[in-house]
Amino acid sequence: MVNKKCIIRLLRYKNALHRLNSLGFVKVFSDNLADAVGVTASQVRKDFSLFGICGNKRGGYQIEALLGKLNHILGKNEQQKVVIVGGGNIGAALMKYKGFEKEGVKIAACFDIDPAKYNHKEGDIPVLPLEQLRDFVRQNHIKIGVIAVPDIAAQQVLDLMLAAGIKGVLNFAPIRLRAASDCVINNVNLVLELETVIYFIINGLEKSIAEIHEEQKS
Amino acid sequence: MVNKKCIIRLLRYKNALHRLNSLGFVKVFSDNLADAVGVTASQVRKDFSLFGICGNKRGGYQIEALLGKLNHILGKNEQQKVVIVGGGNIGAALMKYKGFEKEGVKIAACFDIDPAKYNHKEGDIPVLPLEQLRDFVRQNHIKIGVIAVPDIAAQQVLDLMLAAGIKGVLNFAPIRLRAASDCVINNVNLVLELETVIYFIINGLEKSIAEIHEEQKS
DNA sequence: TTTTTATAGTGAAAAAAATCACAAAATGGC
DNA sequence: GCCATTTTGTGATTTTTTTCACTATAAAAA
Repeated sequence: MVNKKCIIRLLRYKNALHRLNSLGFVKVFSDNLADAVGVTASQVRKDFSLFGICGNKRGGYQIEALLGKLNHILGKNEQQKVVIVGGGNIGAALMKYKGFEKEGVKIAACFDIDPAKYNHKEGDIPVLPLEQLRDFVRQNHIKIGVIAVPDIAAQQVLDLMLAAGIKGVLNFAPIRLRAASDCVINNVNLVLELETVIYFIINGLEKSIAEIHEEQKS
Repeated sequence: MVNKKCIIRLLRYKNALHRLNSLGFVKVFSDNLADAVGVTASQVRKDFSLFGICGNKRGGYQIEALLGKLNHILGKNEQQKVVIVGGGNIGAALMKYKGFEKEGVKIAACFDIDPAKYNHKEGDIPVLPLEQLRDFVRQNHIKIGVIAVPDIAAQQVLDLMLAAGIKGVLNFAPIRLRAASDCVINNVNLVLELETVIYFIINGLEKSIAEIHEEQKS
């Protein structure tokens, strides 16, 4: 019923509200949020209406209350733990990237088959042998995984993840994964994203590059 | 008129065709491609029809001819050069990633403000001072740039890029960039992509996670 | 207190995207 | 060479998403 595009907008509203909040603002109007996120004010109100979020006629929305509701809907009230499989370029970049922690997403561990990548340094995110994935995921009740391995290994890694109990996957491998239907797979294909830009540059971009986002549930 | 979702499908058809081609196949039917990419056969035919691509009734499509047409439409016949600004986590990962070259995208150089990152090693992608961006982009007629800097610097980097003549940008900074309307900006927000998965896991994913892709032209 | 005004909430309308369904054409078998 | 079959190409239809437009309401002003 609610689709991914809508959730992404909600997440953006949340981010915009955070900024406004830390700037000391107390209330917003739908058109402020619309500007901040790049959509129409109607869209903002429709999205909120879909989730039963109400503001005050003429008074806008109280930022704190609104943040609370969005955080609740988006599951941002408790920290989410994720694991990464693949300690290569992308996996390593994700581990070093500070943006996840800021949003309450904790990278609990990374798994690889290459012993040279193993790491137990205090303070760092541990990089462990792939064989330990299953136990780690079960012991820590992890439901989300990131696939950052070469495409050739991706399906196999997904199968391991699902067997371990993971239910949602962010997949960076440029390949179509097959999985049971009670599992969510969100694909991010970096090359494709860049190629899309190239297309619009080559073929007169005077047209709007309309909406973007690809996904796949499974 | 044609939107990003459609272009992404075209790029996927192209990839699937490459695989089929290297497996020795000579022709495909719309439903083969549909399966490979995860859409319906009608969608495939509609997409092709939109670009004037014809097959043979009852005979399907000749893979080589089809690849040729898609490559032409997608600008894959000549190698595309891009620059990256930001040699941090994401920038470094992109430079090391082999996937771009495989698709005919050449990362010509990376720019940073941190002298510790500068690199002129033979064979590596050069990492140069940001001041050289303008001249480099002009001399090499580069039209595409990747923003891989912290969000605080992203708008400034975009302005530099546009001033240098760049027309299309892949932006990894989690911030809404403002730009003239003759420029294409494609945003990739890694945290958001992961948070989307988290939402669907938390809130009973029994529903399909519909289509995904966000974009913004500017 | 009454009036004015700004803004939320939402059903209706429009636009966009995907799917359907079927005619037209090409192939292979007989 | 004709018929049966398969698959394309596309107009029509359906579904989904977005925008419009108007009512209700709360706040401020008079």
